[in-house]
Amino acid sequence: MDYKIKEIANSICQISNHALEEIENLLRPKTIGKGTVFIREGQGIQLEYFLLEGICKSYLISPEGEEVTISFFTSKSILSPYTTRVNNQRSLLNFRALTDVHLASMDAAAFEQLMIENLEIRNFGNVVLRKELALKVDKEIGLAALTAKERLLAFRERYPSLENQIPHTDIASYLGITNVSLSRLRKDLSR
Amino acid sequence: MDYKIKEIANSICQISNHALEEIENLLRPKTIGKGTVFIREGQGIQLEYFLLEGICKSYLISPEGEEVTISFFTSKSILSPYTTRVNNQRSLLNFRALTDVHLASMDAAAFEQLMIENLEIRNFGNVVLRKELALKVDKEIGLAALTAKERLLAFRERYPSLENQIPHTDIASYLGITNVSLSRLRKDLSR
DNA sequence: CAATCGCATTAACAAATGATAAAAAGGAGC
DNA sequence: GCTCCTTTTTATCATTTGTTAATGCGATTG
Repeated sequence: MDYKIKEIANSICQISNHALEEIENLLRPKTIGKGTVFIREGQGIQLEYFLLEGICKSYLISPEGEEVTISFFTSKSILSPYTTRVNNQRSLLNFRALTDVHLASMDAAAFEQLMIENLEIRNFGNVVLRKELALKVDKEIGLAALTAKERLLAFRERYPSLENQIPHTDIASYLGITNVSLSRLRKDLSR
Repeated sequence: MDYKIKEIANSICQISNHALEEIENLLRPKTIGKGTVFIREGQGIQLEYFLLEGICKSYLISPEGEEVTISFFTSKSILSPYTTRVNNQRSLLNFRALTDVHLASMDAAAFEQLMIENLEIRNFGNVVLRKELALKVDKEIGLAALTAKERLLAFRERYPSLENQIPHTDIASYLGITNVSLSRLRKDLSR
């Protein structure tokens, strides 16, 4: 199937071709247009996703009704499955395509069964989960202990070039500031 | 064994006495004095913990060398195992007892094996994990979208009475503000 | 009881961030 | 190229939060 799947999987951890094939057998490609919300909070879902091409964000609606960006996903990554499928298969988050997006989806229950049967795939799933948690802890400490300027610099390190590809409003809410403040910081850092 | 284990487990999800016994067979009680750090970042660990009595926090050291509180744990809860054991059994976080603490620990590998063998226990483990993630998402949106005052109010809802039992410095770093700001907010809210 | 230690509170000032509105800059479609 | 529409930047002012340092206060201890 798609060579990109192998690339994504190996960016997570080493995995044999055999195990990879088992995963690939479950995958179905899917294309989604820019701006589309393809997972909704509270929605019953039973799919896991590989992001082959494009950019997405996960987000929640704040008490004030604004979209708060939780994470960004760039080409060749995995759309954090456990965060997505928490609570009896109901998603905790919304996902929106920020560009045209090419996905490969698979049935979550079938993948879970694979994890039980196959030690290698179980390990793979666990590593995905652990990396996701590590990112969350990083973001948490960033929001709690760094200034907005430092958070912007950290964002640029982690997502080089994203700043020029997506609306700044989305980045600002990821950083926990307003888009006006983001604009100020950008100006400040450019001198 | 300890009736508290049953109480903790059932606060997570319904679980049969049989499955509970399998878990209890793995448990070993342990007492820890106030102030002790009993899990260290980067430390190799292979234990999961039930918190029977007392209060703990998980934390990280910020770039400036300060302790940043990530989570609080109060009596009768589970010390988020996956966050703890991420990265090949190395802990991502430090844990400190904020009062004298009574724990029950179990071997993580043995528990993982139980999860594979027993559907009920697997489900239990997954629910623990999902609840933990849901909390992280909640905290994330709080830090990104709420004011410090709103975060303090949310903290009070979630941890009633904790404000009078532990140092305010720990609470302030959990909220992402300084202890001076916390004191100001407390005064402001008391009028 | 006095001295001391650890926190919490206050105060005063500086810096960062938010809110609102207006201006400028880009992009999409015609 | 022009128009319309959205996004970004700028400007102004209000508010919040940080920093530093002093003060208060309770618990512990000698």
